[in-house]
Amino acid sequence: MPELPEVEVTRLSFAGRIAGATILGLQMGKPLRWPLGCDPAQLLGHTVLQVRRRGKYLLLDTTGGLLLIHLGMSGSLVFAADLPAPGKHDHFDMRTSAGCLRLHDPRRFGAVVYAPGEDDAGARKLLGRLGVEPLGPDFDALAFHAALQLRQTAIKQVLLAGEVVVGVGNIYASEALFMAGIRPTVRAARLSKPRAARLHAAIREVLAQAVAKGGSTLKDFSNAQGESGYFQLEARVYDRAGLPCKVCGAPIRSMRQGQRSTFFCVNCQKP
DNA sequence: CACGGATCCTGATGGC
DNA sequence: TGCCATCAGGATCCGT
Repeated sequence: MPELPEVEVTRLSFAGRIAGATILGLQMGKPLRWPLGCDPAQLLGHTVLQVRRRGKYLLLDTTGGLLLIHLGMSGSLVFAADLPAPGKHDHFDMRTSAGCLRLHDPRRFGAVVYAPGEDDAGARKLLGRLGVEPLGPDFDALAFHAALQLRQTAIKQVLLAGEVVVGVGNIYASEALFMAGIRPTVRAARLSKPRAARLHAAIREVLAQAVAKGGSTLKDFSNAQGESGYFQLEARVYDRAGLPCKVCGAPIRSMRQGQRSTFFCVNCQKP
């Protein structure tokens, strides 16, 4: 999926334009990860108030309730005045007075879920266990270290789980661990305070940089204006197996952790 | 209950 | 219009 930066860039690319718009039509395509959870007709006539983000979820606040949008692995949003008829991978279309919002998601791991409000059980089920926002004021190095002390799993898998800190996906997890000089296999609980602090800083840096650059290391990412990622953020380790480390020259290694690829430098990242 | 693995789905890629 | 195996940005659910 789009990781936090891609979701945030998507949000920024249409939040201002859709705010204040009236919902005129809502159409679902093939089933997504979860059902919408309401009759689409019940949202008609309501107004979109704002678009927020929590982790990798986008939250559309409307006068008729909340729409939670997740892009899964392959999802992207488009928001435009006019859109062609939905294609085979367009599974959510919302027509508004300001334009049409469309979710394109070939793999359909994404979702659009309705909830009356953020405190509703349905919303809490999706958002309730999420960790702290890495770019927000609550992401604190000492608290981060303390939370890691409770986890016996490899640090990379703790990052991906999103229960300590949200938004770090498979690419940025490898990148942040490289920047912090930490081997992805280290048990989270074994990280010292200084190392946890370095990782804390690396996560903020890599995510903030990606947002600032408008997007992405992702090959096929595009924001809701249809602009594609700029490839400005060159990965230091992700997808570079066998290539020389940009710092020390040693070949980057790859391994599997929890069915996901991990990339690291055996020289620069200490166990 | 914490952890590891299987699982959802489609498309791209590379080996044969 | 070749076929098959493998892999891909996520995260939930289930068994141990």
